[in-house]
Amino acid sequence: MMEKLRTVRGVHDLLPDALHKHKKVIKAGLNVSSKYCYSEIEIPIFEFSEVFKKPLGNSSDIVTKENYIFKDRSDDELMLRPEGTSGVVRAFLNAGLVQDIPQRFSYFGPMFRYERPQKGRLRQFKQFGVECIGISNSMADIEVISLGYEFLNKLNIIDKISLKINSLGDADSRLNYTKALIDYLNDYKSQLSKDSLKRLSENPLRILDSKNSVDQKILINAPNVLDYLNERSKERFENVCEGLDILKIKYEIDKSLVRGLDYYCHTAFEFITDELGSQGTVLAGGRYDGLSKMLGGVEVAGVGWAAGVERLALMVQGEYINSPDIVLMAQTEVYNHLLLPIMNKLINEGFRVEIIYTGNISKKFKRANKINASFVVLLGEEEVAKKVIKLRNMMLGSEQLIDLNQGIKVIRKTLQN
RNA sequence: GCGGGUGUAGCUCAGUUGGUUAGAGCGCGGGUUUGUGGUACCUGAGGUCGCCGGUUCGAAGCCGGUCACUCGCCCCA
Repeated sequence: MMEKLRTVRGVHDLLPDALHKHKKVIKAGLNVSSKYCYSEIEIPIFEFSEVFKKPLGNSSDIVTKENYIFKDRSDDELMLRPEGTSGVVRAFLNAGLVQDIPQRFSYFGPMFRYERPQKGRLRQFKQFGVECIGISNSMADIEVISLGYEFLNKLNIIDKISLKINSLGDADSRLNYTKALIDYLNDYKSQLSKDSLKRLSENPLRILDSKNSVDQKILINAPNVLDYLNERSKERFENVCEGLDILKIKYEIDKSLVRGLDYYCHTAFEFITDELGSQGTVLAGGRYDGLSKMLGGVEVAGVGWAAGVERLALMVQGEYINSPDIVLMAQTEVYNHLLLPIMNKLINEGFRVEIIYTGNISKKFKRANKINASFVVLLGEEEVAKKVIKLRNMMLGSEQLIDLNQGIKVIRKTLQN
């Protein structure tokens, strides 16, 4: 392979087969979310970097080391979007929709993160997501999780996926808990992993999902987030769980589930599979009531999630088939141009048509067979003279000389069965 | 960002202890039976053996570096 002719690391071409699966995932998402009355929106692929920096938190990996930040010709600092929520909320604020809540949005498109590529982890990847903005009631959390569940269900993969859920509580609860956690962990400072030690001062909650075995041992007796929820937060979380029970959606409360991004509060959840190696999270989200304010807007409640399109596509079955209903061929090249008006007529009748221009008759039939054509229309000396076509049914191997209009009827009738 | 594995034609792989013009199957192109296909036959194209450098009379095979993919960590979707 020519070394210079390649895509950049972690960025892949999508050939028909893979693209087909991606579309299948996105279609299912749009389909289900539109039934929940979520409206599709599209927002820019890049924004002023502040749009992401503020809400995601300056200590988050996404902002510190995984960003694609660059300056354009007018010296504005821009960032390729690493996720969708911040942009959606920004768009919501810009459009003045605070005056018209609730708003329910769905979106999909490429996101960018400078990470080390792996299976199911790319530098340019697609997310499909939904956001329910303007409802602080816990019902919205349930609605959104239910939507995610139905989405995965439509993709026929829900039985390979489990749901984990947790609550971080409101700002008060979060603060109290963080204090307690720091107090506890301070006694183990000498044993904590390097990463965790760093987080102790920057973002203590993130220590909870450390996979370091020593950290995990220390964490066994650490204070539990759920014990530090104040009445309001606790009741809220119970409501969410109850709602899931009523929907018969199975879940597991995971006290170590902490979303990595600063803007989350209250409900956090993840749909996880063990089929994708270490990239098991397939759909994740939570509540982000503080986000709007971080962006400089008024306080607006919100919940949502995002799903990894290529991760889901890896789990989805189905090959891409695009075989023609009818293949057109001429006995010799001189008749090739006579095939074009026939093609136009046939595609206007709604058929999928391909013309085979080269090769001898035998080769042409081989090709027609290979691409799985249902019918062949053959034009030769005799047909042209008699102003008919030869129509061959490739499934049966039968053929007849027939007027084109009559032939169309035959084809239609056959394909309907 | 850290650690392990892999890298030969479009695909799946072979390539003996380093030795002349690097192979197979499948796939692809053209053709054979003078208007017909899942079979057959002939024939062709396609590889600077990921890339760069080193050792050697000589390297696809050894050494170093680099890139990409992959697995685990990290992070997340």
